[in-house]
Amino acid sequence: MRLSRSFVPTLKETPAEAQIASHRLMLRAGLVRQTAAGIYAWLPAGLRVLQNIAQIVREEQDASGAQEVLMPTIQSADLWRQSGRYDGYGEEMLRLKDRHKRDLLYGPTNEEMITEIFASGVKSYREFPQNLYHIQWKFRDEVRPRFGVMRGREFLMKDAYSFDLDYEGAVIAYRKMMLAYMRTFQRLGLKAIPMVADTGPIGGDLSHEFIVLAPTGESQVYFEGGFEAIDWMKADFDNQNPADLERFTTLMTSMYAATDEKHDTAKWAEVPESNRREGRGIEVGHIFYFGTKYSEPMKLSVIGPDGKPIIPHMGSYGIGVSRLAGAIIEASHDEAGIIWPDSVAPWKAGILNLKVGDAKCDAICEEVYKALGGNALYDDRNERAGGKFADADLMGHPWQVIVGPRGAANGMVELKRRATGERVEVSVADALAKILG
RNA sequence: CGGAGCGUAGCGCAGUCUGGUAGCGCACCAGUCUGGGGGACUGGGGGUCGUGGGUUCGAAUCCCGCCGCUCCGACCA
Repeated sequence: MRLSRSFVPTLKETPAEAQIASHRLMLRAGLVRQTAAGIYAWLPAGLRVLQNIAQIVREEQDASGAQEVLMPTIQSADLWRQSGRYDGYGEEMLRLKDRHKRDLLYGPTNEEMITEIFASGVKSYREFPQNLYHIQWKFRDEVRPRFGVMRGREFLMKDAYSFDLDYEGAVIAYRKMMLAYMRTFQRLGLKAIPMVADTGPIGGDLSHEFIVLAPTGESQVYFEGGFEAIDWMKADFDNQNPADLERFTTLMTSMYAATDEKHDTAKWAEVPESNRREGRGIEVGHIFYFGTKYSEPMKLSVIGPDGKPIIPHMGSYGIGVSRLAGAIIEASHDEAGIIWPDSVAPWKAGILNLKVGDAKCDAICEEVYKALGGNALYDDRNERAGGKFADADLMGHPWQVIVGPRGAANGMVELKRRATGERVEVSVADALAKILG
């Protein structure tokens, strides 16, 4: 995109309502605008980020064998009355009435709905296991929304729901999803640690929160260094192989990890000192097994091989997609602005034309822009160099192609890596190779 | 939901206490000089001071109601 013709309204000053770094930077970099308390509009740059995050989540869900669907945001109250949650959910649920005075709600989650949909279509025990997910907007009427998109009322979430014939099957589904999460967060450029969460009435250890490490995180976390050492994209775990999943789980559960509420100082003391890590964390995902909590009341059952009905065991698996946009910034920014990981950046590169109107600068910028296409945001505004540098740093492009009259005269550009600040003078071809490679 | 605060130009703010022709910085528009980390100068445009009522000769300012937003606490992807 050409910045001169783009709606990317950057701000030099911070709006008064933004308190934390990610909120400030999202407003300043022109990613989002608040339209009501805890409700945000996503502008072109922000939408690209959101879509990049969602796409990575989608790819890893698909790779784990889950199938994408799309359920509505509006649900009927009757559905929730069947599970008994309509009255229990409380003020967090946004309740609506249609013109016929029928009770509706804006979905805060989709267990009831997916269970009913699955029940209406599944015919045989032979169709199991299955896992269905969608990436959809949710609404929870938080008493006190804050931290920008990190804790909005409306938020984009990936939620997956697994269906298995028995507990053993559900455990495999759970482990698959945990592995998918480790890969997902790594691809998003994050260090994420699974931590045992509240076990609930059905028990077991089948509930984990995924905490992303960020200096400004809400809670204190303690974990072993081993979590950081693993490259999940290379790690040899086949998600279709139960033995691999077992090995994976053993590895995960062998290492200590806890948030401050659950911190066990005795167990912590057993961790070798050199291996202890502490930090701040933001919850970005939650997975849990809940057995037949919904399948039973929603009347999901299939006939088993022995002719007897089976009530499937379920689990659900959430990732806060819109929250991640904020969390990534919390984990990756500096005084000047955002430092996007390559995988989620709205544009891989910013092209900075330091002297618009200079024939050589213009020609080189056009050449680079043509080669990078949609991967680049071309700052072709007739602005001063300083403003372009500041905006590029603020917007956080992983690469900056800086084209000024000095280098352009010799056909050279400067290539700056946002994350390290490193700048090198290179030919156009070399710059393109670096960015696209 | 308890406690606190704020609402004045696109953004950041002053003016409110003590009523008297609505201001500053940045941004924006035009022009000149500039031109590698938010430059200088000149000239402009932009406000029913959140909203409704009341007091007053006169209200951004005082009084009452309402709405919105933010912060702290209890709660959450």
